[in-house]
Amino acid sequence: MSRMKVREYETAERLHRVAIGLLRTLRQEDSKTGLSPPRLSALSVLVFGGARSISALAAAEDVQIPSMSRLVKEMERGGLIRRSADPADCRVSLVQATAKGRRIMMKGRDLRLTRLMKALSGLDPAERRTLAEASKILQEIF
Amino acid sequence: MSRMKVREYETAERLHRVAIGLLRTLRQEDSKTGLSPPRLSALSVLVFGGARSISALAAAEDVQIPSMSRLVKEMERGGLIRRSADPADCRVSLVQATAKGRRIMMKGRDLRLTRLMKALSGLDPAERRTLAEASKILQEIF
DNA sequence: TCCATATACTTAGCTTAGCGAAGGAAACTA
DNA sequence: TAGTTTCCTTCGCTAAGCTAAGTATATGGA
Repeated sequence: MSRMKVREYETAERLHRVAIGLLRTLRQEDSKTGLSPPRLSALSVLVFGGARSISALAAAEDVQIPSMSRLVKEMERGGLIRRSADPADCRVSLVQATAKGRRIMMKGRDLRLTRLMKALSGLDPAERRTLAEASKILQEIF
Repeated sequence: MSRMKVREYETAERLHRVAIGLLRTLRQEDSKTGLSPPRLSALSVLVFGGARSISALAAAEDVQIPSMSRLVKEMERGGLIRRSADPADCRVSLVQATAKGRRIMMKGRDLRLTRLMKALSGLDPAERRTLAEASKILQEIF
């Protein structure tokens, strides 16, 4: 393995490790919302990506359709989401976040981002620039 | 909110989003190991961090002790880990990965890192340097 | 020494989520 | 219009999270 490949491998390792650490830290905030991780995640798809069918939501969440069907049923019971019939195809039910669902999800998101900003608060301007650049690079890939 | 703060917030948002995307992509490789995410994660703590008690493992995994107790029991049944008595305190059972557990976990790790290297393969040298730097910065925090 | 408390873990019982298999209803298609 | 496909639901199972309660060993003070 060339010296360059070794460096690439080490960077991949570190990226992997810090991604895990970052999300583990931020996840601690989620309990304050009272919602489980799958619910928060599904809500964020609906709020930021707009209403969609159960199948589309399942695909977005990398989950099988029966799992999402049940999650939606329970989130509906909890007043977090609402379904409406697709005018073009009455087999599909379009799912959207309710005001309550949107509110809780935005609060959870804010808790996470506040925690992340706090974690980054010790960095100097050059380090911040590096992170800003890196996040833009990764944004094109993931 | 100052213009600087806005930039910081946007960077935090992007970092959050790419961390989620990165791990979602890499997680797809895990199914090839035949092990669940909690098992792979516990194994990696044991392999890279060394043998430890159930409580310590639970703390490392951000999980309550009964959850880890059961996970360890089932992983022992699967031949992934082994327990030994702590010579200084027979209430504690020290948990370590078996050769089989180590092998499967290393394979899973390699699958993830290979996938990550492939995802990064389109980057130019300057972008790679930026990611390398960024990962070192984040490493100090998470 | 011995009793009380603390610690490490297990067990039991519940909930949430993941899966695959199978089924119903609507929509296509030949 | 009959057969197939698609969208979703239901069912039954397993994995993994939690709290409460129990067991066994350690520890510390009278």
